[in-house]
Amino acid sequence: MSRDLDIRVTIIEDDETIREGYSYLINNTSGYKVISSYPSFEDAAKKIAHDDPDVILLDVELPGISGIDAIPKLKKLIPDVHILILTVYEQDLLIFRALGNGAAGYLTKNTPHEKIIAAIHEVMEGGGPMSAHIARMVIQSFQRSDSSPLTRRETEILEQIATGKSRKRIAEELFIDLETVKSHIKNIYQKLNVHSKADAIKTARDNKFI
Amino acid sequence: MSRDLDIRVTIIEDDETIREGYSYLINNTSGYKVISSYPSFEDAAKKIAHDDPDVILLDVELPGISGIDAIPKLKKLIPDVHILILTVYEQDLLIFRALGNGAAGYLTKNTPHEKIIAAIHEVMEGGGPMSAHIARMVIQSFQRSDSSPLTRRETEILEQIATGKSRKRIAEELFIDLETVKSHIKNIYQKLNVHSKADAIKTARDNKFI
DNA sequence: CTCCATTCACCCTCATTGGGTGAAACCATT
DNA sequence: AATGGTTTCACCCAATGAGGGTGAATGGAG
Repeated sequence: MSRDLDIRVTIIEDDETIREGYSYLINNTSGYKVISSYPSFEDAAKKIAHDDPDVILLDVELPGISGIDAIPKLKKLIPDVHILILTVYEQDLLIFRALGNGAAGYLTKNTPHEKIIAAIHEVMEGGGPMSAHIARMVIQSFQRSDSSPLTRRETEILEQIATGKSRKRIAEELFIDLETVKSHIKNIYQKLNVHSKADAIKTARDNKFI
Repeated sequence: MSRDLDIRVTIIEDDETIREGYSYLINNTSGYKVISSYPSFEDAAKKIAHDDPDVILLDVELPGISGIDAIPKLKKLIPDVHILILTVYEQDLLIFRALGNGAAGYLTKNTPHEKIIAAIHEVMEGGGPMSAHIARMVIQSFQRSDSSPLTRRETEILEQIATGKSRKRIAEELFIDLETVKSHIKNIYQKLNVHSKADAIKTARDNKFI
């Protein structure tokens, strides 16, 4: 099989044992080739554009610049590269920052070897591989609380407020009087125990009422 | 193997052929059992609470109440049920509405049979099974545009505005003068070609600048 | 050394916000 | 038929905020 058609992989991971483990795995899978590996972003930065990988396996806990912060820099160096996060961490914040920064997938390190290969393949095909638990967290981030103290109308109005619209504009768009909107807002503030737009939006978002 | 330990599956799907195809597949897999199937939510509504399934395979294009709108109603009838959407549609809006309404996973109908079984298993284990392409769309929904006309500071300030904070409060929290915030906002409005908070937030969100 | 980003200043007018209090109309459920 | 919650609207008040015009100094990256 021609080496030229292999999927080109670069690994950025500070643990040498893990790095070599993945390299061994990938190089022994036909169709995949590790073209370079680095222990930090700083080490990778100089040469990785020349390596021109298709996929980067990226650790989040790196010495120096973190993997998360490295994502946009790597994308700038190699715009079309697919970045797969490979980490032990399953914290919401880390996951969402990684995905927000441009990662195409997020795997935990207990992922079986065959799934890592499958993920590299999947990412090349336009997929978004995630470990099962990560995927559930991502899905849950779209879901609302099922125990909001707000009524349907109150929720609707708070959503509109969260888009920055004035009460007057909300009234017009919902075909109700400005006084009615004010009345709903007073009730919303009371239920959420806040005294301002900003606090109402924050409380509602934190609790997934909107 | 005891039937009592089987994963109990209900199918809601209007196409009888597909319904029977899935039933056959699932019933012939040990550990899984189809306990009921219905052609619409209305038909399911009366009996499904008594069926008490672990997982519901749900079509989105149903006669009467759509699958999407059926999700919260089904969750209300059987709070702990896991709902797996099974559909031909891959439109963003449908996907995000389904997940927002409480679906635990989203598969397209070209999903191979063994993956459907795997998804049912995964959802029971707290995972969030998605077809590859769906997963990528979900991940992309977290990502920002890489070609925003806004500077870092402008983006930061527009984000703060989108939380409902006043200019004064933003100034205080960023340790800058109110005049500076106003100045940034003027520039933001000019760049986005808008004349209000609400329009700035909408434009920025639509274009993924924030 | 020149952009661009970031910062601040002073001018102006009109709109918006938060809060108090009360009440009619409509709904669904008992 | 009566109750309770939701949604609707009314009128009061003081204080704050928003949007726009114009100009300008500082500071860092290319």
